[in-house]
Amino acid sequence: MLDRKFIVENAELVKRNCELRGSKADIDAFVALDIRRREKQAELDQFNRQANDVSKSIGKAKDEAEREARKAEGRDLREKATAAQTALDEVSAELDQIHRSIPNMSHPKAPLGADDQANLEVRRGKPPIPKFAFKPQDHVVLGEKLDLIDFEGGAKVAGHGFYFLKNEAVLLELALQRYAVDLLVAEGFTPTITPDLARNEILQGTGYIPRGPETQIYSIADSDLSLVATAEITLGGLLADQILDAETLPLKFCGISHCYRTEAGAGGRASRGLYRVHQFTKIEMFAFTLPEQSDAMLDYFCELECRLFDGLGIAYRVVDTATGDLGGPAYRKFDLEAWMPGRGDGGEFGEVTSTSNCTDYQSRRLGIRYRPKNEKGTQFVHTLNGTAIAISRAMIAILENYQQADGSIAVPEVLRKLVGKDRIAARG
RNA sequence: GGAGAGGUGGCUGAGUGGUCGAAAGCGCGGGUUUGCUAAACCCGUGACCGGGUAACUGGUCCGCAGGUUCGAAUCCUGUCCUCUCCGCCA
Repeated sequence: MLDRKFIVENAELVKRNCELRGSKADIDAFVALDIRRREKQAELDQFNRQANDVSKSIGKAKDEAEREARKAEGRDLREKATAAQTALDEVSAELDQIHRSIPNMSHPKAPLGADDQANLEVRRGKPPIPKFAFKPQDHVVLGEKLDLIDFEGGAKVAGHGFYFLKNEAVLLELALQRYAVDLLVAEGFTPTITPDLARNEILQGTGYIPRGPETQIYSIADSDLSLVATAEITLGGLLADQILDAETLPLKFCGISHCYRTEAGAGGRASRGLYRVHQFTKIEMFAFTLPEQSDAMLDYFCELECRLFDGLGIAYRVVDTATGDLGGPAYRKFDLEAWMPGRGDGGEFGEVTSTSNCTDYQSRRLGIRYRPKNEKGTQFVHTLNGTAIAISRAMIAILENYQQADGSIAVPEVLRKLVGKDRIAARG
């Protein structure tokens, strides 16, 4: 959420930002409601003060008759206060509904545009796009031939969009986890394995909508829990309602979790195989920072993602996400898109990581603040999240980029020790 | 699943109807003392929503939601959460 005062005082700015983001939030209505809210608040305060004064005066009443008269007066004032409170609650609820729908402000350098067409390529990774002396297969074919991924089994057990990883694919997943966590621990991140479920309140705090027709979230029946779509949710929630010491910031966590997504409405093309699935494992980076640290932290997260994919030897490009494609909480977002030789016709880039600076948008709702040094009061921290490795998509990139003419798949250098072998042999 | 205990400020923790936004300690900020640091001592120090240029000032908040009362951290009901013990279980 944006700061209420900021919205009111910068209504035009916020309105323009909503347009850039394709948000229909009604800022004019918000401003008008905020004035009403303040009026109702003043009214309520007035009644409460009068009622309190009456209560305090009762001890000094000189006889029973006066006591009773005062009591009646007090009762009357409390009733009025209750009515004012009800009116205030109604206005607040209306205000809150608009408030939630207002997206974060956008970084001045974020590309302007309505959708991903306007995303801007800002950099290429070190590894070159590989050339094949044969026609490269896509990971679905490779996974089946080498008995690495069982989509049929997944469908039988849990439905379309689920899968079994088998044989070396399992070792690959574990190796990728370890590879990412090793780097992050060396970089000072606190490693965690987070819950795969979270309270809906926490989902909402991080900007996810647990229920509703377009939700991406699986919710657990008869409870207020949902399966998490990313460890961003659990890591953001970890420090909810806390006031932190400024000196302890920035705090960097990495979280391993499974990620569950309903992918409601997601269409068939370009989402074959492991690309768009209902469950996958992800190593996520998360940081809580001082406001002045968050821009640099975003660059740092992006750089770490680049190092991970440079290390894997997979070609990629870095994309600066356009305003219309940012999603609610993000102030700025960089995606890494890895080269996937089996994708489309002759290979395509496909998104493998995403890192966002959410500034104070999440922390305001989650109540994560810090006490500035030499200043009164508290301020909201900034939160950032970034994918270190999303296993399923990294797996696609590895299988497709490292396939060999003889049908085997080479294991990327950095993973060989962790996998325990140099190549995944062709079968049959 | 069964039984019990508890949720109070940045933290620990007192408080069972008005004088309580709340003792005390810790932490934090300022000061005195002091080669430096530390210690000691003194003073200050909750959050949120308003009003005022400001000094200052009104209101709300003791898990949450209701109820009783002129008045609730305190009494009543419901609810959520946490902890301990027992059972079950990887």
